[in-house]
Amino acid sequence: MLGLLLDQEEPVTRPFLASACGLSRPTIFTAIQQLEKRGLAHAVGQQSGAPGRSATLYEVPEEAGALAAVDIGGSNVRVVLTDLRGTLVAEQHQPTARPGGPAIVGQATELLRSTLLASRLAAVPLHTIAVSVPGVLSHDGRTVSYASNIDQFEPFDFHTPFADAFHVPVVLDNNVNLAAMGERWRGVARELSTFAVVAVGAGIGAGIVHEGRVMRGAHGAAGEVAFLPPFGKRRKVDARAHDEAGGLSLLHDARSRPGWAGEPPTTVEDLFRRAAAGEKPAVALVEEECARIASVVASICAVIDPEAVVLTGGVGDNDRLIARAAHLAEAMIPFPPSVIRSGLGDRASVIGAVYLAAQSARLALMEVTG
Amino acid sequence: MLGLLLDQEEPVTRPFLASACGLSRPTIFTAIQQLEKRGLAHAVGQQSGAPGRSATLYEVPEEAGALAAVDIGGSNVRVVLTDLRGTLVAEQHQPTARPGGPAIVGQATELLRSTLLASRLAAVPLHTIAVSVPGVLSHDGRTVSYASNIDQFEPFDFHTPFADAFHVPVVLDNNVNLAAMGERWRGVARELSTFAVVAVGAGIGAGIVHEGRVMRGAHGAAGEVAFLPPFGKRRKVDARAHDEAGGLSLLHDARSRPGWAGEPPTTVEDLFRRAAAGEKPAVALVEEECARIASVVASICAVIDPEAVVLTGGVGDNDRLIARAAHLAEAMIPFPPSVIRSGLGDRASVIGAVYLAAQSARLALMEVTG
DNA sequence: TTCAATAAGCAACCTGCCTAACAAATGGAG
DNA sequence: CTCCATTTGTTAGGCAGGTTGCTTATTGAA
Repeated sequence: MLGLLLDQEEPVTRPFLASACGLSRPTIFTAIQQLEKRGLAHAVGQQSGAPGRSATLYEVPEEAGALAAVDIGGSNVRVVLTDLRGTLVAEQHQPTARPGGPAIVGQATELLRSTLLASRLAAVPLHTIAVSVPGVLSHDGRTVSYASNIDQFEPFDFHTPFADAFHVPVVLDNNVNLAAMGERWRGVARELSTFAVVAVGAGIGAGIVHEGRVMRGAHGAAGEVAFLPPFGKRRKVDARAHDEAGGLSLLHDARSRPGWAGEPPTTVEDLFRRAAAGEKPAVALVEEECARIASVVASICAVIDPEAVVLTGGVGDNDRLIARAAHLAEAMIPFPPSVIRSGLGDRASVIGAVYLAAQSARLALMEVTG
Repeated sequence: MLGLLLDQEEPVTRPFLASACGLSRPTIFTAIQQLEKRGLAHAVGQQSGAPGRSATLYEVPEEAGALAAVDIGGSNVRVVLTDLRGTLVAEQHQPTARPGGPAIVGQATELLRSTLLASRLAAVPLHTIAVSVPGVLSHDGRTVSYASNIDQFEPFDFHTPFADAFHVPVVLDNNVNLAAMGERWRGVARELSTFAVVAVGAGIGAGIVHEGRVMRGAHGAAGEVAFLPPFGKRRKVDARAHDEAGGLSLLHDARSRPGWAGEPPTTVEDLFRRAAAGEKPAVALVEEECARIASVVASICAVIDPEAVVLTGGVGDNDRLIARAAHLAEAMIPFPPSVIRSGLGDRASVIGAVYLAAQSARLALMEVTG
């Protein structure tokens, strides 16, 4: 019941809740009483218009609690604050500090603290912090390995610093997984239960959702599509593991090719611009990248047959690339996969972290209330 | 509670059931009363040995009901009869009749009827028939498409004939999916929650289980690994769709190669025998097949990172091939996938069908009892 | 033979939900 | 403006499914 109330963007009436969760009005009556007593529900007006007595509207008050989401990405650290329902209250981001985990976590806790203090949630109890991390999570959900794109090459505990700084429950997940959950919650995957988010940025990785649940895999390596056979030989999960189909190797390849009009491109934006302008090496390079991405998409489709594949990331966000990769993938798979562009862009992971925080806080609240 | 009782291979006591399902003894007491009244439980003795009063042992009596499982495969039609707990009572198989769905379904219903009549379950109510079918199931779970390896090229309703012949609930599923569930229930995947079964027979296909649930995919095409990019160009899902890495194309390739000592092999067994004997073209062909299978395994690992990949089927069952493919796959993926041989062999699909029948019957019984 | 330990069966009670009934608002028909 | 159909808010009582606590019946071992 509380769960349903937390899901509502607008205030709702008791009769609505009754029919929505299949309970009788008296049951909802007492449930709302309990929630009001705990400060988790709040009458905010009357609904009129229809014949009959007008119903009281209820919502979860902002003072009931705050949620924090932190995304530690390769290029930006993002913080989002919301109320318990996940409604955005404040958002901040900064370029990621270097090098390594300790510096970045310091930056992130600072940014979170300042955002919190400057917001109207400063005095409200913070229920949960969800952190989106760039690497593979250990089994206890605290330590992150292979976070090479923030220059953290050893396993690093991202949990303790946040827990120590704020003394609230902290939950972590991988940022591709969270991007997938973000797209499902507030993005283009809203109606989907089985889909993949393929992020092509510095490297390439996928977050896979099956029947609403993130696939993690036996080694936490589900979605590590950088290891698909078409990309060739054995590789260790190391600093350069993800690069073959990612932006870094794309630019590296660019430098080693002849025929540029002037300097080779140094950013993917530049590369795409020059490809659009028809510059030969750029066109060829982009076409090869499209083929690689199409191959990843086709492989995912052949194995799990998702309802859609969402492309995102610094490279994957490009509309022409998406269209071309989708076209090439269609030629490989008899049932045409639906390839779509991210709806949340580089905010997908924070939004997913908000969702994770909301889920986690909800579970904690459920232990007390219905 | 009933579910738990059905899962037990040996008779169990009420205190055991109480602690196993987290209920109090009085609750179990009344539940067992209900079940006894309906003929679904049965005292079969006393448990002694420990100090204290000896507990009564209960089990589901054989007369409570029968389950039937039918596997319609490319080479054999198999029938298994069990009691409600899934304990095997009778098993029969025959080479598959040709051509096409109607003939085979006639054969299967006949075989089921004769097996039933000859068994000691003849007078017991049949609760459910589960049918393992060689093709893609339609959304309503009745019609099967792409059943090319039984020479049924049009969609064909496998449900109605069984329902009409026996007047009991009939449930269908794809035979690779059921092989996966069979391996999980009674085979080598007993401890696993996320794994893939790769069947290499005439063609190649995979059944994928994620957290205990079969992945089906948006088009029912999850596990259609014949479409993985390394196998090349676009192909329609048609009569020859699955062949490139399967036994049929293997033998086809054999005929088109030079260097055989005498006739080229006409069966995969012969091919493997001659490869083991060191005959050059056979060795080369088997090595190529191992590489293809390794590539499939590696692709599955890169996308879903299963706890294990189970190999089965006329080609996939070969121990040397499994060892070699596992070795090649390990060279492609940084976290070594566990590649194992099927524990149930060509019976996996029927066993999986028994499991499906048991699940389905259980659901129906649950509607009546706890 | 006695006793500690355990199972079996019974009674009373608790919780979460329901239905039934009634009181309180409300918009619209007259 | 009044009345009424309609819908919400609230209370009371009941039922189902579980609980705990007690008594009685068996059992193995001291």
